[in-house]
Amino acid sequence: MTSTDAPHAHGREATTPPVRPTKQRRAVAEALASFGDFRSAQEIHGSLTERGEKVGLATVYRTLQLLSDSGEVDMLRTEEGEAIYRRCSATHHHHLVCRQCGATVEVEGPAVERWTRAIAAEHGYADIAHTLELFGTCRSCAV
Amino acid sequence: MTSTDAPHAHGREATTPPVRPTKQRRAVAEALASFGDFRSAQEIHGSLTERGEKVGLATVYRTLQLLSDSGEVDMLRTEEGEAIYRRCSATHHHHLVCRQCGATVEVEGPAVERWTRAIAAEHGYADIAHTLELFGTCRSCAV
DNA sequence: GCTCAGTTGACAATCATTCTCAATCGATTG
DNA sequence: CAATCGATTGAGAATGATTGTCAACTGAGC
Ligand SMILES: [Zn+2]
Ligand SMILES: [Zn+2]
Ligand SMILES: [Zn+2]
Ligand SMILES: [Zn+2]
Repeated sequence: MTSTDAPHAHGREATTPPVRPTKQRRAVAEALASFGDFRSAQEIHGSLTERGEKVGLATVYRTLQLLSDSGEVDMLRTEEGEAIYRRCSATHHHHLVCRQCGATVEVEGPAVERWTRAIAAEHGYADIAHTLELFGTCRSCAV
Repeated sequence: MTSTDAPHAHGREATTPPVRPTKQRRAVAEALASFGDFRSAQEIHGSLTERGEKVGLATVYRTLQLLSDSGEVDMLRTEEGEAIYRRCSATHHHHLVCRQCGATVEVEGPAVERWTRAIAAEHGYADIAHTLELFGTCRSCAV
């Protein structure tokens, strides 16, 4: 979704805290891998709890933050503003999401990416990022 | 919400609450008209309070909800998930927003709209809606 | 003026998300 | 294996936006 993130990470690179692969982090990552659609932090935490994986809610949030920052998962917001996460492919893409069942399709639009850059240039905006999501009703959820 | 709805839509009944133009609603609308960029409900409420307009925070939220539902104002969410509002033109458009100063440009992309419909059809999704926002750094905010 | 549904506002209640910080973990060295 | 020490965790408190509650208020129509 958001592309072309700020490339200039202002100074202070000396502090690069090692990210340890802990049991909890693995649990969250595996949970994400087991879903095909976007889930909220609360849902993921609930799912883990059900399976007997005891992971604190705060840890789930922290891990999702990490994964999201590193680009391993995509994060977007529901109409209500709640953050939801999904394990996605590495290439830049957008989403077509069923608002009934959540079924998600990754879509690409080279033309849209081009359009984005053109618009930005035309108005003199630099360091552009964009969000683009499609919501609809999938075939199996149609009346 | 949808309760005891008459099966036969004889005229209009349950869903036509008269919207009275009150002092408070006018105040919120005027505040929105005076801004050129997106503002949060809290900011708008603060702005009104400063000017001496005594409007309750809940009323600001309710009015923004009304205006947003009626399409008179656009609502989108910040990266942090906070809802922000802006008085926009009536035609369908998207936004190019400076992440520093909030300067907003309305942009149109017929090609993008076409692409949206094509993608939706291709995957059998109906009743499509889409969100598309561009964030960047405007010329005057550039280093 | 009188009525009554729409409206308001002070305040409580939700709810997602973040913060705090003592206890625990785990890679590493000896 | 044991000691070390910063990274990590989790229970609970705290935050902050948004919504719900409900008695008091407003105003258009009679
Ligand atoms: Zn994705
Ligand atoms: Zn569906
Ligand atoms: Zn707009
Ligand atoms: Zn700017």
